Amino acid sequence: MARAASTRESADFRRQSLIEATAACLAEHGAAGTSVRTICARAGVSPGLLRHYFDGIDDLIAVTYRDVTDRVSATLREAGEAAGPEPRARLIAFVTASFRPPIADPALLATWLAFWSLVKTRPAIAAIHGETYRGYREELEPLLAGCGLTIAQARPAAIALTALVDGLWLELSLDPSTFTPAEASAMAVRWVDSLLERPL
Amino acid sequence: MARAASTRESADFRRQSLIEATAACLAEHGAAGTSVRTICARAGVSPGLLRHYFDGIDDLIAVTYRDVTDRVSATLREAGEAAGPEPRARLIAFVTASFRPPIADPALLATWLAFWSLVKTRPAIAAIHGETYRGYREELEPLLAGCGLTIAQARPAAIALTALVDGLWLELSLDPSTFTPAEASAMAVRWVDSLLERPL
DNA sequence: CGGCCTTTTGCACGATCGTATAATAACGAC
DNA sequence: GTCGTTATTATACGATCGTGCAAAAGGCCG
Repeated sequence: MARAASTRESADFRRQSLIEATAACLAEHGAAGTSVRTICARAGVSPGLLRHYFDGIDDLIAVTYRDVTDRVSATLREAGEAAGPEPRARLIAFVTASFRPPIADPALLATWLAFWSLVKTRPAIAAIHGETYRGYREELEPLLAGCGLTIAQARPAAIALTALVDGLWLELSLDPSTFTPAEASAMAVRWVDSLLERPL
Repeated sequence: MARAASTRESADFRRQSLIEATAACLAEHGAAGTSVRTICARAGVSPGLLRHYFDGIDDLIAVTYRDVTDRVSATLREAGEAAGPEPRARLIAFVTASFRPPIADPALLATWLAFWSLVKTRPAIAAIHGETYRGYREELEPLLAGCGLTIAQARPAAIALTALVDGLWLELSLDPSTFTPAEASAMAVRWVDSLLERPL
């Protein structure tokens, strides 16, 4: 029987292809429409190859979550660091980066939403989610403390700020027609100012 | 062959049973684990009965979304109306009701999250979502205007408030160990005060 | 070029999906 | 009681799910 032409690629290249295909499928079709076959079709490989590089589709999705998460965290952290030494400028830069490319991308937000929908039922996803949000708050709390808040004030402020950012992401993803990323960014800045001048 | 005993029930009773079973399945197993068979097993009926009362599982899920949505809206509206004539008290009551029973129920939040995950891929769910959020904002804007905001100020304020409430719901559902509904409520009140005294 | 190891393919398998449908049980009318 | 209507069950069907596996193909060393 005739076989499709195939080229051998490095393990890193194939793994990354499959990870990116998984993120794309999650964004386009949601968690329900993300199957071994759709992922592999998107990556341009046969369905059997997935198991050669990953333990299974659940493992691939978890690895993809970790990958997306790490990239988002790195982007936000770099935005904060690039803002110079002034504490409030660093905090604002960290927060507003959430609403600019490459974070405010519709596909990325849709992927993120698909992960949220898996947290409750997949323990592996829940574990990554827990780590991610702990890391996010641990990044945020020193920035808030640097602006004059005590440790006891910084923790709830970090939670409140995270909630608003997530809520804005959620609604930008579900219905982008209601408001723009720029407006979302302004709301988040407003929340930062409010939390700094009168802590919870 | 022996058949399981069955009793004839009224159409309303059966429909409501299936709707509640759907909400319960969505909460427990997520959208991916909610199938015709799991729903009907939960409702205590055979799988074939679903199609006798609904056009199919997609229709049943959409009807369930509408049902849950209507109950939440009614609960919040009643909380606002029960708070008396004073505008700010009504607004605060409306918002804080989101973090008290029966709204702050883990199962309800989990169901809600499952619906969110379906908005991007199911047009029927997206339509209901759009209506719901428009209705929610149209409920919120007069309350904000009653507290002294102009129409132009009330719209972004309603969006910003909705985003924080949704973000707090999201994180309460994904990881209830981080903060309590009472803390979430206090954050929302804080956001209301901030938006009223210095509008966006 | 020939041999070898690993990537890659293509398909088979059992399970589960949503739906269609024929058989059956339950209830009301008479 | 008997019949007729219909709610309900049980099962069948085709499609799709994730995975297992044998064979084919690609690349490299000799």
